[in-house]
Amino acid sequence: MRKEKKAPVCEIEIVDEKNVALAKKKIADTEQVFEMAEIFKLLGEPTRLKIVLSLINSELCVCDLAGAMDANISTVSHQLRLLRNARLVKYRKEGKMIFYSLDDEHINKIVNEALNHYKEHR
Amino acid sequence: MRKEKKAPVCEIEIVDEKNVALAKKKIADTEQVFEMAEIFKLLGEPTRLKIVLSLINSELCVCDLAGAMDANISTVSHQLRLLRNARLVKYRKEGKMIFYSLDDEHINKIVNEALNHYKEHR
DNA sequence: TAAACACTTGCACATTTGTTCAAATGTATA
DNA sequence: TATACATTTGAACAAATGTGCAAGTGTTTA
Repeated sequence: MRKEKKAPVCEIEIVDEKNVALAKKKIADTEQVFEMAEIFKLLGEPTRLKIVLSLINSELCVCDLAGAMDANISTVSHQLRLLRNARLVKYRKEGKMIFYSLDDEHINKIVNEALNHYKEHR
Repeated sequence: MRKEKKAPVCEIEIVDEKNVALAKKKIADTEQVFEMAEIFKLLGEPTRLKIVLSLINSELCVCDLAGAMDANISTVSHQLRLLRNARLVKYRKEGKMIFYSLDDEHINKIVNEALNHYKEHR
C-alpha cells in the first residue's frame, strides 16, 4: 500500500514540468550556489564594496583605504579579513604596512556589469 | 590661529595621496555605491540566488518555483517581493497564477561572471 | 454563493551581521 | 630595550535579516 502524502496544496502539483526540470538543473550544484551567493554577499555590503572599488585602481595600505573611505580602521580591517578569506583580495607586507589589492580579475567585470545595470535603471 | 586636530594615529596621515584620491573618486557617488550593493546583496542570499538561477531558462509560477527549489511557498514569495522591488524580476498574471521572470539582462551576465570566478578558484 | 486555489502579507522568532572599543600582535626606529 | 606605529583581533551590542505559520486577498470553478 502506497504511503499517501497529504498534498499541502501546491508543492506536489507541477504546472510546467519541463521548465521546472530545467530550473532544478540550474541549481543542482548546491555547493556552487552557496559559493556564488557568498561572493555576492561580500560585494553586497557598502563598506566592503567601497573597499573593492577603491582597490580597482591600485593597491592601498589599510590606513589609506580607511582614509579614502572615511571609515574606521578597525572596521576596514574586519571587512578585509572576510574579503581575504574569500580570496577576493590579496596582500603584501612592506615593513609595518600591509598593501591590499584585488585578487581576481572577474570582480572587476562583475562590478562593472552591476554598474551598467544601475545606469540602465536611472 | 589654526585649529589643531589631534591626529588619531593614522586617519590623518596619507601615504599615497594620488591613489587615495583615485579611490575616493571611485566611491564618490555614494548613492550609486549603495544601489550597487543592494543588487549584490539580493543575489547574495541562497534562496534568492536560486530564484534568479531558476528564472534564467524561463518564466515560472510561484508554485513551480517553490517546487524546483524545494522551498516553502511563503518563503519564496517573501523573497520575490524583494527582487520585485529592486526590479530584478517582473511578473505577469494569468488567472490565479503569477508568472515571474528576470527583468534585466545584466543579471544574467553578472551571474555568469560570478560563475567563472567560482570555476577559476576550484 | 461557496469552495478551492495561487499567492501575498503580518507577525514572531532565532540567527546573522556590522560596528566600535580596547587590548594584542608584530615591525621599525630611537 | 623602549617607544611609536600599522594592523589585527576579541568582545559586546544593536540592528537587520530569513523563515514559517496563520490569516488575508483575489481569482476561478462548481
